[in-house]
Parts: sequence; C-alpha cells; structure tokens
Amino acid sequence: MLQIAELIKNTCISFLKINNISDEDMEKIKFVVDINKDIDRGDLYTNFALVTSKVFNQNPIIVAINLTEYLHQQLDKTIFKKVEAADAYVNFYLTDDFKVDKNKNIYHKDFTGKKIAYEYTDPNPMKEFHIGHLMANTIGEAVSRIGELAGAEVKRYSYQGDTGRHLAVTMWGLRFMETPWPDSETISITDKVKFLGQAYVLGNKKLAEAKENGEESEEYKKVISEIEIMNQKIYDRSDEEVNLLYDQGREWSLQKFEELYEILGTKFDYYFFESITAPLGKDIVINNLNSESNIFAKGENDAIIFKGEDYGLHTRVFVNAKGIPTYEAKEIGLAKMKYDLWNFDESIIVTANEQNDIFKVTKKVITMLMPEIGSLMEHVSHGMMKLVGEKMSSRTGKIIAGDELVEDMMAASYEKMKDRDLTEDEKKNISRDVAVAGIKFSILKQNFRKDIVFDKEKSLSLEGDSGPYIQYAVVRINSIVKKTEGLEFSNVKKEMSNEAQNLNRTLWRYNHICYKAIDEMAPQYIAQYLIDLASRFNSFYNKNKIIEDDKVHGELLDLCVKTRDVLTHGLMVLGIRVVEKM
RNA sequence: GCUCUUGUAGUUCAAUGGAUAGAACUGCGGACUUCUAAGCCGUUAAUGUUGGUUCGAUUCCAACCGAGAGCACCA
Repeated sequence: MLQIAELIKNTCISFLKINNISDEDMEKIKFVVDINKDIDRGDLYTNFALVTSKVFNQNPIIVAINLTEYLHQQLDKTIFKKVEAADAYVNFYLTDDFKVDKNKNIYHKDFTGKKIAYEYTDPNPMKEFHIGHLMANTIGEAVSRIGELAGAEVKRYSYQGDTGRHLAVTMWGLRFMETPWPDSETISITDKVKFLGQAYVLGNKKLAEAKENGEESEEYKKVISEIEIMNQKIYDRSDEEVNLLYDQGREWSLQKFEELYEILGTKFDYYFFESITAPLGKDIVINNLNSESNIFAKGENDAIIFKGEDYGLHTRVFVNAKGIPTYEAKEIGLAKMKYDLWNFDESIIVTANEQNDIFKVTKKVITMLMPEIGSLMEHVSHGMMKLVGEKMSSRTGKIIAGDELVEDMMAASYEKMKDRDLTEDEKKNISRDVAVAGIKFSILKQNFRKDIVFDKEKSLSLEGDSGPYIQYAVVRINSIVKKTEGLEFSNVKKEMSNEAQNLNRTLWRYNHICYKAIDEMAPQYIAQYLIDLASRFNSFYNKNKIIEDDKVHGELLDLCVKTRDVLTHGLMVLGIRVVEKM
C-alpha cells in the first residue's frame, strides 16, 4: 500500500501539473508532507503553499486555499475526513475508522528483496565486554531489525579480534598477576573472564610504566620486544604453553559473550575471527605488492603501507615491520570472507565513529582490490559512550563492564518487584528483560550518531521516558485484557473521550514513523514514537474505564489491544522484549 | 598543527528552512473507596558568540569561543 504521505504528495504534484508549472520549477520545489507534531492540528500537514508561493506568484495563503480545494476533489473521502487550509499550511484529518494496517511489514524500495549483512558488536576475546560493545550491539540489532522490517533478507555477523597486539598484551600481562590462572570448574566464567581483563589492564600498566623511562630506555625496549615476541607466538602458534592458555582463555571469553547475547536478545548467523582473516588479508596484500597494481608500497622499516594522501586519506600500515598483518589487512580478508560466504547486496558495518577515518582507507583499498565487494560496503558509525566527561578505555581499566551494568540494572528492577505476587523465577526473568529494556532504550531513544553521556546512577532509574515505561503500558493492557475474560460487553455506546480519540489517531502514525526510521536508518524515531504512544495510553487509562460494573466497553478494549500490538511490535523492532507482568 | 564531529532548560536528550522549540530527570504543588503508582495532572526553565544567505534561520554558510575523536606499524 502506498504511504498516505506519498499519496498526498503525488496529488500535490498533479496540482502543480494542472497549473502548468514548468519542469524546471518543479525540480526546485521541495515541499514536505509529514505528521503534525501537534495532533490537535490534524494528522498530517504540508508546507506546500509556503514553498510554491513564488512559483505561483501568489500569497501562500491563497495557494493553500486553492490547493485545499483541489485536494478536496481528488482525495478519497473514505480516508480523509477533512482537508483544511490554516494560514499557509494545509492540514489533513483522517477518518476515525481508518484502520491500522494489520500487516506491519513495510516494503521499502531500498530494502525489499535485498540481501543485507550487518556486522556489529565486535568484542575482542580476552578483553572486557564493556558498555561500548553494549551500545554497538544495541544499535546494530535495532538497525538490522529495521532492515528486516523494510523487507530485506538479513544476516548478522560478529567479528572478533582473537589475534593482535591487545592479546599479546594480555598474555604478556599474565606474568604479573598475583592470582593463579583460574583453570578450575568451581570458578565461574564471569570470574575467569574478569581475570583475563585484569591481565590486560596490568599488561598495559606495566607497558606504560616502562615507557615513562623514555622510549629509548633499555627497560622499554625490553618490554616492547617481549610483547612483540608474544604477538608473534600468538600469530604463528609456535609456543605450546602459550597455545594452551590462549585457547582456554579464548574459549572462556566466547562463552561469556554467548551468555550476554542470550540476555540481550541477539543471535548471530556467522562469526568471523581475526586469526582467519589475518593470513587471508596478508596474502592479498603481498600478492598485490608484487603485482603491477601499485596499491601498496614499502614504507619505513619495510612495513607495507597504503599511501592514503594520494586520495585525501591517511597513510596506513597494512603489514607491519615484523610481517604481521594489522587491522587494515585483516579488514581486507574479512570483506572477502564475508562476501564469499554470502553474496550480499549490501554490507553494513556498525562501529564507533573513532574508526571513521580508518574505514575510509580500508573501503578505498578494498574497492581498488575488489570493486564488486568494496562498492557494497557501508560504514554506519555511532558516537562514543562517555562517562560523564571521561573517555572510557579498556587499556586503563576505566570502563563499565556490560554484564555488570546489566546485573546492577536487574537488581534495581528486582527491588521494585520484590513485593509482587510472582514466583522467584518470574521475578528473575522479568527483572532481566526490564533491565535490558532500560539500557537499550536509553541508547536508542537518541540519535546514535552523536556521543552519549553515560551516567550510571541516572541510567539505573527506571522511571520517565524509558524502556520500562513502555513495557509497563503493555503489562497494564495485558492485565485489563485478562480481567475482561468471561465478562459481558456493555450495551451502552460510550462517546469516545478526547484521550481515546488521540490515542486512536496516534496508532495510525506508527506506519509513517517506521517508514521514516527505515529511510534514515534512525531507530530513535520509533523509540520516541513509542514513548508518545505509551504516554497517550497512560493518560487514556487514567481517565477512562474499560470495565464498568462488570461490563466491558468493547470499543475501548479494542483500542487497548491495538495499542498493545503496536507497542509490542515497536519494541520488537528495537530489539526489546515485552514482559507479561511487572 | 591538520582533518572530522559537536554546542538547545540546572541535568540528560528530542525537533524543525516556516504555525506556540518538545520530553524526561530535578524542584514545587495536586488527585485517587476505582482495571498494576515503574503510573496520572499542574507549574518554573533553553537554541554558545558575531556576521552572512533568505520573505523567514535554532536549523544552511563563515569566523570566533568551548567540547570530543582521528592523524604509520593497537583495534
């Protein structure tokens, strides 16, 4: 079905045509048809008259009146109740019984029938899964679900750095740990992973300490050399003892990640590892260095580099002086692996925006090497999670762990429920889903391309415009629906209150909002809308009785059920679960 | 230094080339014999500065001031 806004737009364009507006002028005209912010002014509006008054050489108010008259004749009366000129705007009111489309899928031309790969989260084994990963996961999940909503076939990828210097630092840092390697059944996965995170922080600390003596000092050189040897060992698997610890640590980390994905509600189709993409990427780089292509060059210390300056980019190292491929070469291998595995039409990679410049370089190089793949890659970057002014860094240990945050939120949510008549199991599951909703929603309700300042205390609050607020509305509706079971419907035809009418009219907007969210890859539109809808429901709920004297007002119940369906669907698109009770 | 991003109530975030710049938190004040008070109702409060483009700029452009990120062998 055509979007209502598109329908109006097309009719406006035909108005231009019958008025013999030249094609040249038509090009210049950019009017909008959008939802009215203020619902009292109608369901939709257009600024057509303001934009076109010059072309018509008429006062915009006159244009608005003329347009309104034309639209009045053209538009379907079963959809539009009223079309009204108000100053220079034209407002549209939909008929009361204009039904919400039951099938909520939206077929967007940029998505329908396309195969789209989404890569997101990308945590590194043996390093902490911190709130930055939580952010990337939340955004990636929402964006990929928006892709599905738009009619795309979607696969989800996670890329994990199981080789590289960060791991060398962890493995090297082990020697300074005071507690032994936690190789025991009695130690939880969480604590094992924590141990590895501490080794990483300690390794970095020792490295920084050595650096304080100067980069030319013997001590620093020794440390660097040890880390480089470790890096080499991990890369070529030449040391049995290292292999043993490494394999075990990697396994623990991956297990821990799976636990988290389960809680967060993400299911990846494929996992990629740097240990696999590294040799592949290196081969491609070496082969090209030896060919005539001139993409790569030898830099200082025989490192293999790409001279980005020729293209307005940075110069980056692809294979370092020791012959180990860096992140950049691995990206090449990854791109090829992904495409060989599944011939996508588009590959979306979600990362923090600190990687923007590197992605420009790697995309350029991949496009030069493999144009059929590089041209399909799109980098979607999100802002950084900031801790009230401070940058988070896993190197220094200045981080908030993802699982710890979820646990703290769960405890806060549990506290609110402790006196409810629920089983222990129910309370646990509900507090988990509410906690995740709280975290995810606080990320998704805002423009993710900008930085998010994270205040733990405030985030733990479950009040106000939050995920739990929306879940709560769903719970209330479920509770009402349950109460109406077995009751008779009332014969009294109730007049629809203002709140009921507004709620009903807000329901329709969902479809329009989804379209906009798809168009701009912007989950926050859906998040903001759900708050609006839940808030209107709560106002309605406070002033209207659905059950009166043991009789059910059918029309109001119907409104509740429809609201619940939209809220549930919207939360699902954002990757947030609904709960039965809370 | 160069490049990019960014600046909206006390705080955290919305929105828009045009109709009265919206919420939430905080503060203050209410309602409830009633379907879950994680709720409802009321109230105070904001577009960094200076210019430019425009009929109209908080939005686009420029400069300045402030914040963040990136800039060769980490990812």
